[in-house]
Amino acid sequence: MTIGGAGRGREGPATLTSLARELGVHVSTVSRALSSRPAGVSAATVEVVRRLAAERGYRSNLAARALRTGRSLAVGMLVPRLTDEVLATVYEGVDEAAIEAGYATLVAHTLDREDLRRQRLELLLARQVDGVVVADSLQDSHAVAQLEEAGVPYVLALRCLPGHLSVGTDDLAGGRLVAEHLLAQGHTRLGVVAGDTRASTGSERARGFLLACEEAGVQVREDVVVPCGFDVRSGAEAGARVLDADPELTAIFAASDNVALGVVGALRDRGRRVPDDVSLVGYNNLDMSAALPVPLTTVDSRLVDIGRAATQALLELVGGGTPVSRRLEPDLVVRSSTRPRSLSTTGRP
Amino acid sequence: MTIGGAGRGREGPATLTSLARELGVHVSTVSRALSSRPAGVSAATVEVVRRLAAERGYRSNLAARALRTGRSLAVGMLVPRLTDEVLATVYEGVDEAAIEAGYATLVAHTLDREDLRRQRLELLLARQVDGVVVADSLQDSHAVAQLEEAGVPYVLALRCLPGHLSVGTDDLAGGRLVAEHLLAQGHTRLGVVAGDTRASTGSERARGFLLACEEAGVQVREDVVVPCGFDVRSGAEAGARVLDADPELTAIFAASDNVALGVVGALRDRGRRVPDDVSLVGYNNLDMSAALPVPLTTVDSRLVDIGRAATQALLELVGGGTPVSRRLEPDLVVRSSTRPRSLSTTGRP
DNA sequence: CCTAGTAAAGCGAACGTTTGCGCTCCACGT
DNA sequence: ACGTGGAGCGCAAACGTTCGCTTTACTAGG
Repeated sequence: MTIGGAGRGREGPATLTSLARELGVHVSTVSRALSSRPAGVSAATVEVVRRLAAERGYRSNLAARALRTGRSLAVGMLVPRLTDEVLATVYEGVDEAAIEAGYATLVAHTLDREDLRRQRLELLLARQVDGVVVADSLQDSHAVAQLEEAGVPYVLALRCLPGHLSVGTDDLAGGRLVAEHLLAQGHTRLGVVAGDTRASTGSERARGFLLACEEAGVQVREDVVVPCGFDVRSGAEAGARVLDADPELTAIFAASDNVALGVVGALRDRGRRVPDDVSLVGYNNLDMSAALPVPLTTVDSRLVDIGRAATQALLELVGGGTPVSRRLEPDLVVRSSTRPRSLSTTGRP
Repeated sequence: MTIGGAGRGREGPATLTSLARELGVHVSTVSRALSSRPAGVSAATVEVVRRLAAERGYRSNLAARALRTGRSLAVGMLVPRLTDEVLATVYEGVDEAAIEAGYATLVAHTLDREDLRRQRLELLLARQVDGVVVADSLQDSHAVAQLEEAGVPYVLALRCLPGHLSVGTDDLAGGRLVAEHLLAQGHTRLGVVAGDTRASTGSERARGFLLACEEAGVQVREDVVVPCGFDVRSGAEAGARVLDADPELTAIFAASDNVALGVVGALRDRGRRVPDDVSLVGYNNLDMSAALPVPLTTVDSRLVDIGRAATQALLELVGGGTPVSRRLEPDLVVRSSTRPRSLSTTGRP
């Protein structure tokens, strides 16, 4: 019960005021001394203030700062779910960039449901996030309208919509890369499990692939281009349809690594093996893909970079700048799931 | 440029003060009327205040509230990474429970690095989170000490440590379930890819499995119990070691679905198939596992429930209660990757 | 020596909320 | 008729920061 005994170690956490009292200076001086670029305060004072702050374990009270400045130093991220490795990877980039800039990330997961999307976005706004990274579906751009109305800056990640600031990879180019790789290996009977073609990601990848095939004079039948979701199960189903439509094909492009995993199952059910009988290419280069039984050839869509770039653009916008949309270049990652046509149906090398 | 024109729709977002001004009552009255359980204010006033608040789209300023009450209405979650589906699933539960209680979740990912763990936890504390769910490794319980020192309530999720509030599943029982299942199917040559045995999760699962085997009089050689990480790659390596140690075994228990996926690869490399040649059981029941080429028999470790329960316990603690540690009961989920010994090496049913 | 100029530090208000306290007023019991 | 009590509401302080403005002190230039 020695309250206020020694005099220095009051009670509770250190605050600007407590530091000022202890040093016999005004609180505003302490505030300035502790700011990132001190102005109007001598170097000596800065030194002594910072020393004491460190000693007392001072931590700026973000709530007070937010109240005073009107900026929460937090960004929101709108996302269907984080159990999807694609989104989790983007989140990783978002959070990294946010932290580097002194921001925190608040995730709102919507499970792709419109009611939740509305509600969760509302929660973000109540926390006065300074901006929002939108990595959710854009079927109904209601969320975007809500953001516009609230006057909160936002940037689209992964998907893109004309007229909005967005960051993604060039999915058209990515689809091309895959086609060129398979064509170079001599494959001519090609199938596509196209992912969700209502999302720009899915449709662009398929389009790039088909465009490159057409240019090379290789025809791809319409019935071996099947859309689906972005999960394993729907990949398996769509893969089955593709294989049943043309049992002779020697290579398949799946618009996502998860989908590719499903296709592996469909192939297996039909007694066909990767890559011995059929070459398979995925998309996204998830961690999982390199570690699969048969390491997957895939396209690195630079998900972490997307997250980083989106957040950087967002923060530039928050700071009053005028960032521009960016389209990152994808990279082909060749692994064991693809093999030249000539080597197919032979034993292992 | 019609600033302050109409008189009602001032500028900027609605605040308690602006509502009070418009209604001609005191701001404290508005505050009380809007509180979850209004006291000291007439029902009529509550009604009229809430109506206007809704109309003006009033949102409580969380920063101001946090400053005043000293509670941020946010909980932190300490986690290695969210690209790990296990952790992402737990997070889902945490966030659900947090939102239900009016809280937000702040994720701090540590990548299993001690320096980051320290730094990210520091960031959480600077944001004055009211409590922290610790789902990170406990090798070095430095984070816990840091929390103790800061006086911030915490609860351990997934892993457990004697003397600390924790929520997890009964991994010992889970391991038993697996053993009983395989033994009931007549398997007697068993291997274990044990995951990270430095974590309670890994060691307990293996221990439960071996205990049940012992009780059934089935001996498991030491060299077919191999520890590893919790990722696909190390699962493949450890799986290879197990298989090389005893090529005759007919069933393998992998302490995680990801590890099981790695084991599938190791089996495949040796020309053995699941479940025709070898039965395989995983752990955690990830979404992925049901959708694999061969749907995986696994143990549902109720990850979402763990997240929910951990958060509920944490909030009870924050509210001054004295919650107790909980151990949830795991469930065996039988799918196609296990098959009675007698049916092995025969064709499909 | 006086004045202008500048750097350093103090002053105080403001951000939006919550909450203990005090005031007013009406209904009730004796 | 007079105190009692409680319901309803106003008052004002406080939470920890930031920042425009003012004051002080010191230096340099004429």
